[in-house]
Amino acid sequence: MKDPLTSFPGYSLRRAANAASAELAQRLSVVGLRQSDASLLMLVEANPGVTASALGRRLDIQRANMVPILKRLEDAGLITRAPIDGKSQGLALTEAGRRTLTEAFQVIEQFERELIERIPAEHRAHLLPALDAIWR
Amino acid sequence: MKDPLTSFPGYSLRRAANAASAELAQRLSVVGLRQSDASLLMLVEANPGVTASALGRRLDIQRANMVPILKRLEDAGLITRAPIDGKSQGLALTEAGRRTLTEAFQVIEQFERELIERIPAEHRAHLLPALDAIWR
DNA sequence: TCGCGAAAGCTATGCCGAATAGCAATCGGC
DNA sequence: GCCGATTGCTATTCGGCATAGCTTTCGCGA
Repeated sequence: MKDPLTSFPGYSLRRAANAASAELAQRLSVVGLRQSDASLLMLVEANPGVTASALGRRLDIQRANMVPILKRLEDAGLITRAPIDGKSQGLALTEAGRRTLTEAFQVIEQFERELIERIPAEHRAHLLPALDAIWR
Repeated sequence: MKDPLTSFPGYSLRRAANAASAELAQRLSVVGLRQSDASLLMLVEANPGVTASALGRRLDIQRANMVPILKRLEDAGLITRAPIDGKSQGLALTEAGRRTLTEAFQVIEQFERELIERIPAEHRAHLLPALDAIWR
């Protein structure tokens, strides 16, 4: 079957991201996290006391869409919210949050390793800079 | 703000795909198509008489999810379905479908050109093979 | 200092892609 | 000729993402 799509980088980009995303989502589900959860936990760990909207800006997640994510993480006992002033609140990991993040981190690093290994050696080093040039 | 995410190719892959996808979707909307519509039209043009399930297999779209896409394209007068036998039907572009696809093709090619141009020259040639290695 | 625009957090809602489960009709190889 | 595989479909759900609008609070400039 003829397939004119395969010559479009944009199409391959979408397909590759979907494939990788599905794979990672499945692996992360065994520690009870979604991808957005994991990325958010990482940023909170690296920046204790950060606010929800600062996180949203960095991750390009709208404030409105942060709400259910944070609620889920708080309900799961992984993060705490402490008022900074009347309108902002600082986020931090709980002990359970740190433990869960450690597990998630191992899953993710393993995943990333395998992802890289699938790429022929001569192309490997170019992937990250090329991708970053697209969205940054 | 510290950001441990930026060193993960998987994360950049997701972000780059999202950014590109949003951009293309917006451009395609001016010709009244979604990305899935456009990719499907291209495959139908290259393979007249192809069946819905064969298309789905190639595009990794489940049979169930093909239904609304095909219905939309048929309602818009872009494709026709002709029974092959009692259970299969062959798809083909209408005249309007060919015209619309031509417009879409120009949009897509322009988009792909700009996408490539954003990547530093020394990385360009490596992107497509690297991406293909991930999902194929 | 006080007034007002900006920012923070939130609700409600909808769209799109994708997945699952299940069904009826048909095809095709043994 | 029979039975498993295939096709097309309905119905439903979920996750990611977007928009519109609300209330409260902050903080800067007149």
